[in-house]
Formats: sequence, C-alpha cells, structure tokens
Amino acid sequence: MPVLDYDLAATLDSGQAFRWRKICDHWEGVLGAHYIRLKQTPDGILAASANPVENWDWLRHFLQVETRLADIVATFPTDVPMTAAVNSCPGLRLLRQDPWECLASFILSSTKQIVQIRQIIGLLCERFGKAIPVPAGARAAFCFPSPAQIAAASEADLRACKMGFRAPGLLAAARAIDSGTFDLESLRQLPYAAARVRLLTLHGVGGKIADCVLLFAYGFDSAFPLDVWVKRALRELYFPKRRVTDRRLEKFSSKHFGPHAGYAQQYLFHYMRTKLKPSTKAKKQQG
DNA sequence: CGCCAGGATTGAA
DNA sequence: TTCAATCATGGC
Repeated sequence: MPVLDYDLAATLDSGQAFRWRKICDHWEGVLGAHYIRLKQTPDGILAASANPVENWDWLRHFLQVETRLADIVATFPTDVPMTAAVNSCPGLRLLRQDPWECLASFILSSTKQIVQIRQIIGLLCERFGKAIPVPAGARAAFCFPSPAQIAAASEADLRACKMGFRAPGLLAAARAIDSGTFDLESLRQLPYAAARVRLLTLHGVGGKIADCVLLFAYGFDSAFPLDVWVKRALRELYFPKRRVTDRRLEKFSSKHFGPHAGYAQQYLFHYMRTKLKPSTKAKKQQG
C-alpha cells in the first residue's frame, strides 16, 4: 500500500486498538479471521497474511491509507499547542475498526491502563475466539469473539479473564447485540448525537467510551473522547493556571478543534503521553 | 458530591 | 520481602 504520511508504529500503538504487537521490524495482529503482518517501508506499508487474500480493500479500510491526512490537519487550529502536537508525530492516523470489537474493547478499558486492557482482551480472544492459521514460528492467534460467543459465556467465565466489574456490562452488550435488541450497524445511518444517545443506553458505556467507539469504529470525526490524559493536556496547554471544569473543557473541545476534532484529540493524546509525561514530582506538586 | 468496582505496576517501607 | 498508592471510568 503506497502511502507517505503514515506513522504505522505510532498509529498501531496509540491506544485506539489493543491487539497489535511489535515483533522486530514488523507488527503482527488479527483482523477478522486473518493473521496479519504489517511493515513500514520507505514508500508505504507492506502487508502479509497467513492465508491467501485476493482483495485487500478491508485492510486499506482498517488502516485508512486513502484518507487525505494533510486535508484533515489543515482544518486544525493553528495555535501553538496544536502545532506542537502535530509536529511531534506528523503521520499519526485514526484506524477504522469493527464496531463490535471496538465497543467491547472500550467497555473493558474503563479505569484500566493500556497494558492491562491488552491482557484482558488477549485472554478473552484466547478463551472465546476461534483459532486461526498462523505462519510457522508465530504464536497462536484467535479471532475477536463474536457477540454470540460472548453471549454464551457466563459472567464468571468473563471475570476469569481479569475484567472484574466490567464483565456484566460486556455480557449485557453481547446479549443485546446477539439477540438483535441492539443493532450496531444501524448506528451508521444516524447523526453523531443520536448514535451517541443509543450507545449511552448500554451498561458500562458513558460519554468517553461512546466517543471512542463513534470515532474509532464509525469515523464520526466530531467525537472527542475526553479521558484524563486529554483533559490534562487541554488544561495544561490551553488553560494553564486556571481552574476549569470538565463541562467547560467539553464546550471548548467541541468548538475549538473544528470538524475533525476527534483527529485533533488523537494528536493531543499522543503528544501528552509521549512528550509531556508528568513527572512524579510534578504530580505531587499538583496535589 | 463521593464512594465503589479488580488488578498490574510503581515506589516506599 | 511486603504493602500501599496509583491508575481511570461509570453507576449509584
């Protein structure tokens, strides 16, 4: 896939998706029922699957290689923090994930750090997902379990994957989707606000998780997931030494960053986590 | 507003 | 070695 302005490593490791692993010079993961290897080359991204693939459109779609990144970045405000965030990682992109995998993953993400989210999802796939072919020498790989596969599990089986109090929420969502009570596909036709209202009816899905799913799976670029890192980034970069409520940050982010605010959020999130990691000393001073 | 829900990690004792 | 604080989101 020819593409120049694409930072594969940053994109796969930026907290949007949790099933990609770096192995030497490439990345391995599972997409649908395919074991996939991806490698960044000077002129694009090289992909290989463990089984024959005739048409790679689904991978292009997942990676969003055809998205015109420069056009999106051009809509961002040209203030100092935003410029610094973009310059710190110019090829960072948003993926376009499967809605069910994305929803389930972010239900499991609540109050968890990325390493732990990966661990929970790894156990979930291993225990409930279908095994798929892998190349010689690679570790076993599994599909992300379907709503039906999760719906058939007990809460105790799910808790055994170390997801704790998130188990009932995941189970209820899987059952609602499997039974047809909740239709993830129908959200595509809805405007952002209406789709968000639907997602918020699910147990364990609040505004932050709903926005992650709307942004990462449906491509609603106006969704702006406000997690602690982004809140911290906004407070430090845009409201230094001023006391600002969450409500105010919501208002600000929905107005300030333009039609692709969600994309801007991804840059700020990455910038905050990689370049502006607060030291333990700074944290103590805050308290 | 304030508490609670697991579990991995970090840092202190 | 143990132990406590930290992380971070939604429901009540």
